Amino acid sequence: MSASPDIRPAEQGSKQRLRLWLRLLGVTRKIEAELRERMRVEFDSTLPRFDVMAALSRHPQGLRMSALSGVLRVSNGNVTGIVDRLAEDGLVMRVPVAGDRRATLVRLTARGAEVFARQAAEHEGWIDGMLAELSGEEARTYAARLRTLAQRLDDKGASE
Amino acid sequence: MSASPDIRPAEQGSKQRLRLWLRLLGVTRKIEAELRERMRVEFDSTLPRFDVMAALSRHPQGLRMSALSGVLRVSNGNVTGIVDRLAEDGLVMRVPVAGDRRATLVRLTARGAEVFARQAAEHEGWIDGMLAELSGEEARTYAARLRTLAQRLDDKGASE
DNA sequence: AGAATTTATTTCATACTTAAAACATTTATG
DNA sequence: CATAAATGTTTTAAGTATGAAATAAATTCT
Repeated sequence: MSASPDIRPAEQGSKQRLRLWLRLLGVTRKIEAELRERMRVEFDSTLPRFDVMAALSRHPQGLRMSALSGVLRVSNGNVTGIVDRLAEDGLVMRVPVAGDRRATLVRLTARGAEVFARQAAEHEGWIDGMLAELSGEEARTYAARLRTLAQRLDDKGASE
Repeated sequence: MSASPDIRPAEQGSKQRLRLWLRLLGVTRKIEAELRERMRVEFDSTLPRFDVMAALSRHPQGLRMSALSGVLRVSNGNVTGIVDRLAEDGLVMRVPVAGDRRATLVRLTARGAEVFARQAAEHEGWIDGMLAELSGEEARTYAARLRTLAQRLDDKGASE
C-alpha cells in the first residue's frame, strides 16, 4: 500500500456536512418537542396554532389564506383546518374581502390577540431558557450565519 | 429623557436567542422540505421511512419496536404504522424474539438494505449540495457546538 | 358577450404525529 | 402459586402535513 493518502478532503467535507445536518435536525427537533409539550400543558394549544397566531399578530389588518400559507411555508389545504379550529375557539375570524368573493381575510379577534400576547411572552422565555448557554453575542453571530445560509437555499430553490 | 440607557442586556439577549431559534427552525424546515420532496420524487418514499431504515441499517441484528422509537425519538405508536408500510413493501421484516412473546425485532430485508444504500448515498449528496457554502472545517465547528448544546438540553430534560 | 385561463380556497386521500387507552405477556411479590 | 406491577406493542382519537383534485370567482382573450 502507498504512503499515507487516507485523507480525501472532498469526501470528508461531505461527511462533516452530513453530521452537521444531523445535529441541526436533532437540536431543532428537541427544542420543538419541548415547546410543543409546554404549549400543550400550559395553554392546551399546539405549535401550528401558535405559528398561525404569530403570523396574524404581525399583520393586524389580516392575511388572506394564501398569504398565510405562504408566510408559514405550509401547504394551503393545511391552513384551512388550523384556521377552522382557531375560529371555533373564537381566536381568529374570517372576514370577506370587498370586491373579491373568492378571498377571505383572516384576523385575530381581540381575545385572540390577548391570548397570543400571553403565549408569546412565555414562549420567548422558554427559548431563552433552552438557549441560555449561548451569549447574546454568540446567538447573534449564529443567527447571521444561518441567515446567509437560508438566503443561499432560497436562491437555489428559486432557480430550479 | 435620561442620558442613554436604552440597552437592556438581559432582554436583548433574550430577543437574540429568539431570533436565532427562528432562523434555526427556518433553515431546518427548508432543508427538510427539500429532502422530503426529493425522497418523494426520486424514491417515492418519505423521510420517516428513510429515518427508520437508517436506524435499522446501523443495527443489522435488528431493533425492537421500543428501541426503534427510542433511537428516533418518536412515539411508540407512530413507529408501528411506518414499519407496517415498510413491511408491506418488503423492505423490513418482523422477527419474533425467542423467549419474549411480547417483543418483535425489526430488521432490514436484503432488498431493504440494498434500497437503503442507494438512498443514503443520494441523501448525503443532497445535504452536501445544500450546505456547500460551509467548509468541512466550519461544518465540524458548528456540529461540535450543537453537540454541547444538545447535551445541555438532554441534561435539563433528564432533571425534570 | 362568451369561452378559456388564472387565482383563491376547500376538499380529498394518504401519511405522520402525539398522548393515552387497550392488550398481551413477563417479572416481581406476598 | 396467585396476583400485582411492569414491560412491549398496537390501537385509537385528534391534529398536522402534503399534493392533487374540485369548486368558485375573477380576468383575459377573441
